[in-house]
Amino acid sequence: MINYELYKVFYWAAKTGSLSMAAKSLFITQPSVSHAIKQLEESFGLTLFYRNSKGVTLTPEGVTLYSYIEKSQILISLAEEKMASLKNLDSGELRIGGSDSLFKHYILPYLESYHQKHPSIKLHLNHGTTPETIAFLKEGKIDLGVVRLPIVDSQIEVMKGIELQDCFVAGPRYAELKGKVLSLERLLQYPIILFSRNSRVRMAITELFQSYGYQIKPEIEVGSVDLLIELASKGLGISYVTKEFISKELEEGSLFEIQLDIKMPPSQVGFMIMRNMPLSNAASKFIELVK
Amino acid sequence: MINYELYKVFYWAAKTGSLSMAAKSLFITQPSVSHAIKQLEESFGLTLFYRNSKGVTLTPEGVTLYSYIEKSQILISLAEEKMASLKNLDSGELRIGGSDSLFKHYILPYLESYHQKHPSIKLHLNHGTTPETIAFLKEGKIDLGVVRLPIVDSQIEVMKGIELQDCFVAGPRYAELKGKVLSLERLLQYPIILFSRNSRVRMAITELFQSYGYQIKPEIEVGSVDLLIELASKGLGISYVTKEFISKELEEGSLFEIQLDIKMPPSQVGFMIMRNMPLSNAASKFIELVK
DNA sequence: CAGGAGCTATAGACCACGTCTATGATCAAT
DNA sequence: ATTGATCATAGACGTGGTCTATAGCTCCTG
Repeated sequence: MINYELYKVFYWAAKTGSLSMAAKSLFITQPSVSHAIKQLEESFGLTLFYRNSKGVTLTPEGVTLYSYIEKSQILISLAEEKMASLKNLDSGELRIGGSDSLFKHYILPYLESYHQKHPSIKLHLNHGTTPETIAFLKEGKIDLGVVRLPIVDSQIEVMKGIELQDCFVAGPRYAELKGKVLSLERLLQYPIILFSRNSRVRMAITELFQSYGYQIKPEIEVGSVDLLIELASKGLGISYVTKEFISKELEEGSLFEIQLDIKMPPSQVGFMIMRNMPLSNAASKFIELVK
Repeated sequence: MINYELYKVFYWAAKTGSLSMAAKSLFITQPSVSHAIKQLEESFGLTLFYRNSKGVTLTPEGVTLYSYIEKSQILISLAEEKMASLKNLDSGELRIGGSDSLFKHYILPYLESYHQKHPSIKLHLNHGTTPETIAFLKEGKIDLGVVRLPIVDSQIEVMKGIELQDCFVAGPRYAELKGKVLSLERLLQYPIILFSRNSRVRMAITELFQSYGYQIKPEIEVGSVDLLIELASKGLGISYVTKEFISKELEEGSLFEIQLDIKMPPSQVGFMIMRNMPLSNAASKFIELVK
């Protein structure tokens, strides 16, 4: 089997028309080039170059070989350039999975500064539920996921992010509740608006109420955090939302938090990556940024 | 600079999805493959494969690299196949320069058996005068030339072929000359048909006559040997032709040789190739055949 | 025409590096 | 648990690629 290094030497010898020039380009000596070409010629049993005192020119057989090798070498050069650009993030892509609300309220600022630093990296945000995001991660369709913890999966490695505090909020329509401390029983007398059934937040609040012996059944069920906020502020009920996501509404008074007589456990947000799988360069730089 | 051998290893590892399989394909051991891949990854600063207990799969960066390297390696394989076919004459071409009459009467039988042995070799016959043929040879447009000797050119190497005997012939119209021995003076009283002015044969006969103090001026001048024969047998004059080329006509009596009182010098035919220039495989095999 | 400046080829020495063997670590399947 | 895959690692070995030195050649030039 022919050593492919020889083709590199052949390429430069043919391209420059001189073994000496090829040697300089390749940072080796002229006898090495001479030797390499000889090896190629011997392994083919064909003469590839005419030698004269001015340099070398290709024989017809050499021309034929060159027509293939030139393309091959150019492809390799392109590959090396591409690898370099992937390395220094002049190209590549970053694929993140998770919920739209976490994208919007948690990682958006990181995405912005990441994009500013590496404008050529294509960003893919892959919206989905936590199980879907885990599945995408395992299938290699995303580099990392942003979800609510805990995640228990031996194949997945989790890095903790911020803590979020969920709470019940209402709009001016229920102003009478402002400042009061409600029991769960009392709360359940009001129309409740919850996020859709398959979300982690929904499951968590359902379990919490069950642990106190209550069952929480929403009047309204929606699939978007924005809608939760919108409906609560319009007075259609009491929404269960993440406090950090409604800081604007709390400030301008279009929503207020309803105090309960129990402590709402905080929920931890985290990043998921595959355990024992190398991260893409783009993804590991993003995680560095977040840390 | 990256050793291109590593791309060969990468190609097989990616193609087979297993370092062990790649090792088998490359007739090396698995640790060597492992080492090679590691080198590639380190020189790019990127991870190219996910490793697991079933084998390896490409990372996104690895997929990108593979998209280039695969094409590159396929081109090299094609090149190697092509070189092999050039070597064993399953492809290639043989370009011969010279005169049509030598093609037809001298090398045709060699060409036939050569073509039978190597049917895939494309044959190019490049008709031209001797100086043209020499020029083609120097320009690399033909591999070898078939011409009348002598050729004096330091760049050209000559191999002697057969000797030919030129002579004057006439058809039945001049039957009275059959068996007689003519002087040059007597011959010149008849209409002479000669080959065109720029041919070697023409120059030779002109010089010969001059050396005896005569000037030979043809009534008819043609550019084809066939026409020389045709016109002589139809009785339009006395043609100067190569005896070996008209054996059929001499036998069937449509032409007869005119005896002269001087000895016509034989003319030597030979092959020309460039000195100190390697022959193409196709050409050297042809010369072997002729010898 | 001698001398110089290119070029490539050859010879022989040397040592880096690619390959090997042996073994470890991990995982999956039996 | 055991077996049999996989890839990774360590360290030894030896080949082969690279080097220096030099020869041979052609072309150019004063």
